[in-house]
Amino acid sequence: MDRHQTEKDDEASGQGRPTLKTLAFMTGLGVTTVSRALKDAPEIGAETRRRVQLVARQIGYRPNRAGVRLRTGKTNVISLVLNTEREIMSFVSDIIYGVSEVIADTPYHLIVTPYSRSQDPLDPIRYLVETGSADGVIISRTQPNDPRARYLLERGIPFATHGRTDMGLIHPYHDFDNYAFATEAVRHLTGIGRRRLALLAPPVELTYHSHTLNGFTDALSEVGANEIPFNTVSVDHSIEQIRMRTAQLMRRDVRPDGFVSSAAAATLAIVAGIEDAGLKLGRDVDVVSKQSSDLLHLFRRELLVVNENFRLAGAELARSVLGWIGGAAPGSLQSLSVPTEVLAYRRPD
Amino acid sequence: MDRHQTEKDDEASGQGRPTLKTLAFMTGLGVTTVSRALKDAPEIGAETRRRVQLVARQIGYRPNRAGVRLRTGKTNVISLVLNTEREIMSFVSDIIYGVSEVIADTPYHLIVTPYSRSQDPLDPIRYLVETGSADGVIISRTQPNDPRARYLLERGIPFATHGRTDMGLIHPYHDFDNYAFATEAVRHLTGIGRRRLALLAPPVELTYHSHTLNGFTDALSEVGANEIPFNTVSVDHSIEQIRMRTAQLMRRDVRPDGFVSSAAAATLAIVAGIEDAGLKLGRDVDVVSKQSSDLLHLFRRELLVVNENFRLAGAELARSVLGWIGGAAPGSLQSLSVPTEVLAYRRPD
DNA sequence: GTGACAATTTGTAACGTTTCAGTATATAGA
DNA sequence: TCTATATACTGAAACGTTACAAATTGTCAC
Repeated sequence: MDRHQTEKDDEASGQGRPTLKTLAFMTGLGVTTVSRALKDAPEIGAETRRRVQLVARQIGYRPNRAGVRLRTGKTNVISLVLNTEREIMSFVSDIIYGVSEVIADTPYHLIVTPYSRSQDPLDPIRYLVETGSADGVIISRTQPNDPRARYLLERGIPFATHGRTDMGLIHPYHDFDNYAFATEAVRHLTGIGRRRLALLAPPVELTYHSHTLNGFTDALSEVGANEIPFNTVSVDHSIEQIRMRTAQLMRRDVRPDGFVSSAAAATLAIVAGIEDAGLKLGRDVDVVSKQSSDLLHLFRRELLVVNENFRLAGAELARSVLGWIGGAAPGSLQSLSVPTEVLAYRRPD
Repeated sequence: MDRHQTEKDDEASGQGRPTLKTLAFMTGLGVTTVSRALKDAPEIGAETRRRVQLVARQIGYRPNRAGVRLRTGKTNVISLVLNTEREIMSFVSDIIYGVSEVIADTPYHLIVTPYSRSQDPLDPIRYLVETGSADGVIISRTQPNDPRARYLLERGIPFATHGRTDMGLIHPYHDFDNYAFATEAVRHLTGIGRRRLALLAPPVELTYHSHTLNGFTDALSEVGANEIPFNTVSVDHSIEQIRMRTAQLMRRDVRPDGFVSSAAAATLAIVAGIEDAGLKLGRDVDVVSKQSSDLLHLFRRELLVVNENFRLAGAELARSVLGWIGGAAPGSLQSLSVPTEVLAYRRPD
């Protein structure tokens, strides 16, 4: 009965990671006081607060994530949900870096939650929510009527979408202004004398399909040029498919003299198709393409490009999610990125 | 004294996520029994085991990660450590997908831990170890004498490296056989009559620099061809730099008639530089390049390519780390990926 | 019927954190 | 001097899990 209570608490100075108990032992305070002192709670004396924080910094105290998570439910995790087959390559790496940049000096970790073609896109979201694995979610490939956004809104889980929805519901998003991209592309092409334009659009199910298509057709009627239908393929199709369809199209009597392409990889295929048909880029046809890294001008100098910055998108999305978690109004966390002008090749200095 | 102990445990049937307590309540067993029944402990009766597992499946029980992690220290997390400035773009996305594929039906989550140019590469590793944030780590950009590998070995943290080290220490790795790549490339180039070859190598500090270089020079002396030094740039340099240096090189009296390039993006720059100097690919010079996605042949049909599969690398690395965590010998978790042969353009069917 | 033994099952404590409901001390008001 | 009130601090309980030590039950030999 003598040594009994004493022993168990004592060795708080042990060599393992410091915990609140360690700090309590070192400062001579109670665990509760230390906990509150570290988060600037009001009822802690100014000197005590400073003292605790000093010691904590000195010994490199870091709150145990599992402890916090178990007690509070807060995971300090943001999940990026990605389709393992269909995402644009540079999108994945750039968006991850953008997110990382923003969460770098926060306690947040980034987890990547993949889903494959065969799965319901709602599956990974359900998993995250049911297991409480993240405080916030970032989703891509957003649809006008997006079940994932609806689901997350219903459960009150903070999230942000890359691309907008169209359900009359308010949530954070970041989007590239694809309407503006398409109109600018059409204006540029007609400005250099092209009259019969084809659009390689995003997949129909995604919201930015109609944004792009509307910009394209609105600008066409504005300038009085013609659309050559090219909707048997989208940027989601394989390089080979796009190449083949392009070649078929270019062998017709009425063929486009201008293309607008929503993705860089697809543009490579379009150009290949054009050349398969024996035509020449810049002479017989011009192509305006979005790109996210600066490679298209190395590919063919005749290409016309508009840049989309995915790293920025990642940063904005992360900021939005953190903002929502922090209590900001979802409606105030929406942003739209304005396209650069259409850029022709410039010789390096 | 009558209702006192009773109340607190009772409402285990509540609507929140089911826990062991919920299962215990439903089966009429103790929490401990349920816990052990779920992990097939030997001292649980066969029928009890089945009953518990059935109920658990029915109500969709999932162990609380925070609870497990707090109690056992097991995080069920694999961390992929990436340099946010220098990684190859397709590497990031493919390796993530490769890892995801392998951990998909395990309880593991993948977290991405980034570090930037300015940081010591050891920083993120230290962070992971000190905070106990992961059960296993995957690192890239491996060096012959890699402080990260050494550090992790010292602490006994399971990890796998993309690329080998050369410290006389044993650890899991996955590597592409860059020696074989370089020798094959040289043999192919000399086979089509090229005699003066230049190598665009990986950065000197990485292990695969010397693998590549050795393969290159060994094959050169084997076939009796000459090296044109080109070591002012590496694949880590900017597109503009490589392009400029290539153009300079190609304007010299003694210029290469063949290139071996260790990365696809760099190859675009090499070709641009060749063309800047007024020379023609396939006629004046041939280029053999590694690529990780099938785009180089769209770029220039004259290019000769060797494929490196990063998705496979990700999968192998994940398998290695999980293997080590599962108790396998580190030395048994090493793999080398054999290059494809050198591939010329093939017209699509 | 008793004791020994194996086969099952169980309560308690602990991981590190935060919240709740306090206690102790000082300060002020009467 | 006493009660009220604010200030500063504190122990106990809980989140969900697993390890430990112990308890309960049944079986069998004697």
